[in-house]
Amino acid sequence: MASRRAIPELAPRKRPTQARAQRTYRAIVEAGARVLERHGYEALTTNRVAELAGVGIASLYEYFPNKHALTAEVVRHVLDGLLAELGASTQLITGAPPEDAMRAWLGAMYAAVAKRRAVVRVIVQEVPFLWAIPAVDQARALLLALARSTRDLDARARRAPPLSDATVYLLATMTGAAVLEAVLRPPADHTPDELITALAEVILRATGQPPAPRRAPPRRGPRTTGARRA
Amino acid sequence: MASRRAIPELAPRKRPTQARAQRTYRAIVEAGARVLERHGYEALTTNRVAELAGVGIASLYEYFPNKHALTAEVVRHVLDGLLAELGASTQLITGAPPEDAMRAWLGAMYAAVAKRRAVVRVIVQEVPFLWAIPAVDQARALLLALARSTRDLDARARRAPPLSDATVYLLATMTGAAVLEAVLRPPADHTPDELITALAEVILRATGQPPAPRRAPPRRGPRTTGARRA
DNA sequence: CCATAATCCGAGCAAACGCTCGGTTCTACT
DNA sequence: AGTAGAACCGAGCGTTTGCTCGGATTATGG
Repeated sequence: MASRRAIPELAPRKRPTQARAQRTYRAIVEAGARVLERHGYEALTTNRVAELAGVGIASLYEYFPNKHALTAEVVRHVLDGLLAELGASTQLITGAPPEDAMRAWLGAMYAAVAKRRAVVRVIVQEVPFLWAIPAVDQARALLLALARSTRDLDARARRAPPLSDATVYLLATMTGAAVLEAVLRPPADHTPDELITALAEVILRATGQPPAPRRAPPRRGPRTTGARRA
Repeated sequence: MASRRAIPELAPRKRPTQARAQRTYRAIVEAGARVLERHGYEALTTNRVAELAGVGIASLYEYFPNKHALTAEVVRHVLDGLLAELGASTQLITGAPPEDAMRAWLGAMYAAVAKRRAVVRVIVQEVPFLWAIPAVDQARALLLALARSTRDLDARARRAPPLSDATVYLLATMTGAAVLEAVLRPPADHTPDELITALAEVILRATGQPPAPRRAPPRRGPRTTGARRA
């Protein structure tokens, strides 16, 4: 029982109070995100981030005790933006018929992730201690809670027995993974819209919804994504 | 358009021909896997791997042009073991009734990944250039092809129209993700068996199978996993 | 048996890394 | 205006990294 992996300190050292300091702080975090997005986690060195942010290296260490804390804050920042956008989209679809709502929600999720494609890719595939960052767990818990409450509302509306917690957990997890996969490694032979439609269908069928006889021909689909191949 | 991320050289420098050299080669790759498993990607330094393998650092560079190529080979090695085990399990379930077959297959998948939990975790979450490794793409393609052929067989047997390619792609992707998730971040409030059962149910329902009225009480479930919490 | 090639080796180089030090500059408040 | 403390700064330290060099050792096959 010799060497286990050490858990790094992830909390910021101190919060900026003056306006000038807040600008510095933001500049550092945003520079971090840019480096992550453009050059990957291995290139995320403290010197490089400070230089890109236009601040001295020592200023960076005023606010972050070490590189890991900086990384954690960058991740939190990106995640915040993503959840905010997702939350705004959620407002717009409450009350729609379930089938359209599902497609719209998935489309919003896809769009939000796609807009941050590069940085999200690096975060989920390269940051070694991603699951030790509190914000990540919180985001997961939030989405799971949302899924559960949707399940409850839906079950009550349809007067059907609700799905088990395990099933909801699975569906939420799988949906997130599918969207991530579709964005990060888009399969050559399916368009995003096709994938989202298929995904909505799978989820609805898995939750016991009627298989929904093919809907009317697309009168120009709701633009959820940019076009792929021409 | 200045600095893009360089694609590292991933192929081994040369293959060992003599028996002694083959032992050295294996020792290096296995030591790499051990370091990855026990200490993560950041600790995977060439000097450390060579030392653990019991060979000189220069011997390592006889066979691998750089650190990335070594990593790629380690990943290939682990993946090989996993696929081999999975292939063996597949033999055992051909011909079983579809519901049992699905559960058995998922159980086998879970068990194979769970056995390599630590190293798999590091590989999927930390190796920065994972998707540039040919073996990874090959493994994905293989599993997808398997899913497609199963779909075809099943559709013919049930005289039902086959699922679309997009749907099969989604189901295969999501299933893989769900198993990985269940192993790497096991939710506190669901046992693995519970998850596998729920997963099988979701897949069967999504593929249009009858919802299967609750089966007989478990006469001792096929042991697919170790027990969780006492 | 001997020449040729294959294999093995570790000291150490150049570069890059995370982070500290000792101090200057700016801001808030009396 | 004066001062305490918040904010900022870059040279450079100690360490670690990936990798090379020049040569020693071992196997092959004629």
